[in-house]
Amino acid sequence: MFFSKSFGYALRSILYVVMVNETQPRVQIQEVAERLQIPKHFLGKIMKMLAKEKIIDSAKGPFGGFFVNDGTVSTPLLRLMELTDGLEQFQECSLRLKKCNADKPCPMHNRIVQNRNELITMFSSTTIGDLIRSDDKKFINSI
Amino acid sequence: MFFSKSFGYALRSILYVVMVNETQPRVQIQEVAERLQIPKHFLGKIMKMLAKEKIIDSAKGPFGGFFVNDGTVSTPLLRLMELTDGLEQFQECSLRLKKCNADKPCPMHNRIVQNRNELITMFSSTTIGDLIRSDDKKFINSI
DNA sequence: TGATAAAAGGATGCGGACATCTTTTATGGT
DNA sequence: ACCATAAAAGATGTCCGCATCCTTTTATCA
Repeated sequence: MFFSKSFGYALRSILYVVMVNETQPRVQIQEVAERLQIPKHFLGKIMKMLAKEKIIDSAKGPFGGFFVNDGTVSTPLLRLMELTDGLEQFQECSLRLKKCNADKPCPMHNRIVQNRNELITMFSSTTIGDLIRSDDKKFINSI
Repeated sequence: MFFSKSFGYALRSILYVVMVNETQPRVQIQEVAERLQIPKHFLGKIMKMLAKEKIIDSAKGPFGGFFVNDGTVSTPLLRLMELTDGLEQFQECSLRLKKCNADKPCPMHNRIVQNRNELITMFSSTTIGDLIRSDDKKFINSI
């Protein structure tokens, strides 16, 4: 439930790059894919997108790879979600009724909206950096 | 976000059958599909499944159709979710990590688990009947 | 300047959710 | 017995998330 594989892959690969960059200037797709058990070519697409969107930086050629930039650790999870899954899912009616809204709620609306808002708040206020600080350094074994 | 189309179709069609059954002994797929704007043949599969699982009853032939049974209104939403989407989604790690659990949580685990449990509680404790009582009788315009 | 390394980009394939259409089976009315 | 009706069942089709593979571009170094 909840998030696409792309979101999970994106989040975990960013976390990995941030961690490894503390001791190593570049990280290559190959390494990330092997370490995190993510299909290499698919991960390539995702990390390329993350670089294009300036969540991380990249360099081609020998000794190239991916690395953090000034904004990486302060990226909110909601921004990641926007890039991988889109934010519409947070807005639209859980029964996908076009007409459902706070004034004319469907039977599920008021049972869902609070829970959903809590999730949005968490995604807005939590950053990549928060996730890393949240855990000890054996952390890398859990991504 | 969150629920399959099948879940929405199933829930709405059950609500419709319960409502209409107050004044009419049988409801046909054709009517449900038109009224709720659901693809007819796809709805047929879903309602057939609901009948097989005894959430509602059905009768073939002239004057046949679908109708409520003794258990219909007391069906918890979680049971519906189980039938349409499965319950695994509520259990598995939001990053889909096999090893993630309360003892060795991934960075997202503790940020998700409470929110998710609230959702499970709501789905367990809310029944079809609750959804109908929750609204006034213009309700049918919102499904 | 040529060889090599690594990301960027494009083409293709697969499986499952969603959707459509046709055939079969059961049932009540004549 | 026969016919009309409506659900059950099955065959087929579409689209998208996910995945794989191949080619191109860019950078580094000898």
